[in-house]
Amino acid sequence: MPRSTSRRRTALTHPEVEDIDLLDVLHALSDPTRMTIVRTLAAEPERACGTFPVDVAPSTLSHHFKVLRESGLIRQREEANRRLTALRSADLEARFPALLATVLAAYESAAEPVEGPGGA
Amino acid sequence: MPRSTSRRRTALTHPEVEDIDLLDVLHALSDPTRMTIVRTLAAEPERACGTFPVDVAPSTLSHHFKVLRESGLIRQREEANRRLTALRSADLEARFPALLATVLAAYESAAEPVEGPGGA
DNA sequence: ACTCCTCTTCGACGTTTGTCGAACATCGAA
DNA sequence: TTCGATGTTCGACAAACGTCGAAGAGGAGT
Repeated sequence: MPRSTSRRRTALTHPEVEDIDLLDVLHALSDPTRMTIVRTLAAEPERACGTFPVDVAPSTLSHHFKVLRESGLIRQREEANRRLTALRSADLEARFPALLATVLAAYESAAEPVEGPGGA
Repeated sequence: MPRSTSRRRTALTHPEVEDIDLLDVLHALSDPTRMTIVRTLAAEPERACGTFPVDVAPSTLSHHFKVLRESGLIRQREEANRRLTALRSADLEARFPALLATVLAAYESAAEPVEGPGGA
């Protein structure tokens, strides 16, 4: 039964730059958890799945990574038993010039500086 | 239950510029029909609801306008028995500089030049 | 008054989405 | 080999979404 799967299970499919769809990207970015992932990635070159400052179950996180990967926003590679994730900045830039930077800047500028819980 | 609604039924609520949420905007833009509406609006200053080049039922269209309006992307005003819709370009620009233009440019550059119905 | 025309609201329906827990696969280390 | 750590896949589920048709509200024109 064992198929000679060298990789893990499925083979980490990423869309070609030319196949990245704008609406898919916008949709991927419209979720808070995924936006956090992307923002985090924008600040660091690469990061393991479990190290993101999000508060969801591992399975949920895995789901979000899949959405981001299939939208073309991130690239993931396997290293040991870890999955390293990186933003496809260059690809995004090639496909949709300035888009990512503009969206990220918009998010940062619009975010309230910091409002503690219970903020009256 | 006679409500003294002067306007039509509900009073066309639009979020304040400061209340426009980036994720809401991105989500609103991630639907093909709504993107078409926004693109159309980007080319014309104002337009009646029924005159958009989209192919959905009136009720569906109405729903999309509501989503766009509540996200802050469009503004609607009543004129006679028509509802005129306009892009909130200036407001968007103030809230999220360059965002709208970048997204629109991304769409146009990525879209196939023009494919008539029945493509080929 | 009566009739169009324009657009909205109200269910309804099927699909997609975000979420979780349980089970499993893989690698590295003991 | 046996663990432990890391992530994924598989249901399941409720909520949200996109879509429609029917019904209704308001103005304009006859």
